[in-house]
Amino acid sequence: MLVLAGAGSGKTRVLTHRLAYLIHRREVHPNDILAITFTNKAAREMRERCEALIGDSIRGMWIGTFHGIGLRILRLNAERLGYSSSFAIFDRADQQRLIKDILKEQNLSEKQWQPNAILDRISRAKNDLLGPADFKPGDYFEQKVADLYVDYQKRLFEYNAMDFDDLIRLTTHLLLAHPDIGTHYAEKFQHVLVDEYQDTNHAQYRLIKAFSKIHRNIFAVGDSDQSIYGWRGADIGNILRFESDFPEADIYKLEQNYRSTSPILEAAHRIIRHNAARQEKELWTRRDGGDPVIFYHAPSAEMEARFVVSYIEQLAREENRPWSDFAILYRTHAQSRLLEMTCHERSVPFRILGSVGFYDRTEVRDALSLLRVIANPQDWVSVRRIINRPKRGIGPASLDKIQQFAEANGLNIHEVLANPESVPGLNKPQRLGLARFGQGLISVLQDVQQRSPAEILEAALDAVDYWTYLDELEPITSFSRRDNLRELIASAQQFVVDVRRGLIPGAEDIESQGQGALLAFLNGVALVTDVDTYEESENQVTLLTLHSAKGLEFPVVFMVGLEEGLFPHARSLLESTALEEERRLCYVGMTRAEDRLIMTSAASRSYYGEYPSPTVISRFIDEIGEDMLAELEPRESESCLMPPADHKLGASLNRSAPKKEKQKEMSAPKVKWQAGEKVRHRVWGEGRIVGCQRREDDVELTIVFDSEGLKTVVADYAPLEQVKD
DNA sequence: ATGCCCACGATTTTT
DNA sequence: TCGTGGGCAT
Repeated sequence: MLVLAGAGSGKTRVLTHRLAYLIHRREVHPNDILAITFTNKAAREMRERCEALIGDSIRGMWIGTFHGIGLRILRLNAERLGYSSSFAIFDRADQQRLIKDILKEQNLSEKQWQPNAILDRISRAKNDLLGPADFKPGDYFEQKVADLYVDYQKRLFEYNAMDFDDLIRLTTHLLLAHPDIGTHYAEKFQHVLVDEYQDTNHAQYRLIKAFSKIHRNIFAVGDSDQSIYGWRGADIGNILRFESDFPEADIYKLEQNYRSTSPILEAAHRIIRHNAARQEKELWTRRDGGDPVIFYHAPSAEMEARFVVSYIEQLAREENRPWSDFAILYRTHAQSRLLEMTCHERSVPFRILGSVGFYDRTEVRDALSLLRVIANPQDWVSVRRIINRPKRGIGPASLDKIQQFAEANGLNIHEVLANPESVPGLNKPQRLGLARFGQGLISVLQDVQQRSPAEILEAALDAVDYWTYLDELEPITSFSRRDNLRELIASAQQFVVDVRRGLIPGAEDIESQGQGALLAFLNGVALVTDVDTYEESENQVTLLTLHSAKGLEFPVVFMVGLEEGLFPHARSLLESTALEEERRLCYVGMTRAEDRLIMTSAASRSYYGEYPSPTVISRFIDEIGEDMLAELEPRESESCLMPPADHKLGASLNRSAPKKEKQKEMSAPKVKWQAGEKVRHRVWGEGRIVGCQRREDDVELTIVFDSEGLKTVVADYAPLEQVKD
């Protein structure tokens, strides 16, 4: 069954009621039901709401993210793939470390072979279920990637580690290549429910098929208009093809929206209908007669931020709204800085979702590396990270010696540390340093089985003198790092409590101490994100990217930076599929709003501390159309302050502000070229100016060429001519 | 091995 | 603007 569930149409409700129905009415055992979501938050919410319906009877049900479910199955069957069940999970930072080490060994420069580009390509291959042996390189770049992929995967295996994509890919492989295991799970799972089906990639699609091979009960819920993870390998085709994929399936559409007022829905629909690849549906609501969608074009990015924050203050005051009613959505994290500063100035309480996450902080990563070395002695990425903190005189050269010695003799780090003097070629300070580290760690290892994750963490930090290391830092840094480490310890304590209460899916059978508990804790940490920890209850304005806003809703939503090149993002301008994804992103953002939606742009904005340059208002604003937008005029004296108070019916608003003329005013007349103009370059052909940057004595133009993509040229020298638009 | 300075380049979104 | 990698002195 496929349920095409429009934004705000109650898909979580459908899913939870279906689960409750299966267990309660159809008497399916919860153990035999698999429900897959994309975020832990969604999984938690589904579990809670289902519990509210049928109480304890959901115990044992498989609810989790793709990665979480994959992990759980892989832990149980790791040996069948040649891994040990204590394998580590490598996040992007670990992956980068690993690929950089490989590049270094092969004397390849990171400039020429950018680690992120390589990892992206490997990730795409994995999402297509292509292993190192199956990967067929197309161009020169991919030939190198193919080589690196082989080494990268070999190294992961040696380190007993998997990256995020492996959690899906290897699970699928496990089920397909080992018929006994595949049949076991396919027999077991009588019902497979999938949330956000439009965001599945090929590997996930195959995994779902493998799970449901025998009972053939797939219940997929999704919305092709909300597919925003194409860049991460999600294949919108999965949902578009559902009918032909499963000819015996029933399809339902949910088109009533229970969230937003009708102006918001209509504006959103005007955007999304510009897309070609979609399953037609039109949302309707009983919430007629809401406030019009507001558009405000600020003179500058600073003014835009001030407008947003003062508008929030005004609405909070006039409509007696708590801060938590408001969300500010932006395309890129970089945009959060200005808004953050402005909130700060005005003492408006806020929180930023998803920037530098808790688990990305140096000290937290250090501490987790320590635990990972304890849990999985083959994880050399973690060994290399932690072994010299605090300084023990063991730099890169010594590290290589130690690791080479270990590899040559088939030893893991625990075994090396038991006998540190056996490592050849080290000088005295290095030998002493290694021995010191070894003594500390081994003392912790001895009673891992009798200790909880929190106790192990505390003991380990003590044993390797980590606190001393913090002492050497600036007092302020040192203080906040201690704070964070205490928080990490507290979260480890909380983890044990959660396990006991059965709140950690797949960890019901885990003890509260020892190696198993430690691994479970590390797993949990590896898969959580900032959005997962978001709590509605805190009374703060929420700042977040459009992507992380998916699945959330707010009474008042601000979408900022509606400018060509920013949103839609410059990298999407060349490809129509990418542009359509931007459009869906816009749709997702708009449909987060319950009562009020305010969209803004700035006439000038600076990137990376450069001089501000003029911008072009986003095409999305045009697509909504002036008749649907209440446009606020910036007022000279107080443009940074309040919008008109009586905007309710849009009566006092300039509803058809002459945008195009305004743009002309913005760029200084002495500049020959303007952003937005169509031009022809003698070599690169036709393109459109998207940025115009004044330097000391020249003008730099950023141009998207039809054939060449994004280029930057100096206006005085570039062979450019104007083209009629 | 370590620490400091300088130049450089990148900035989309994240389970 | 910021983080980082390379070069160089200690």
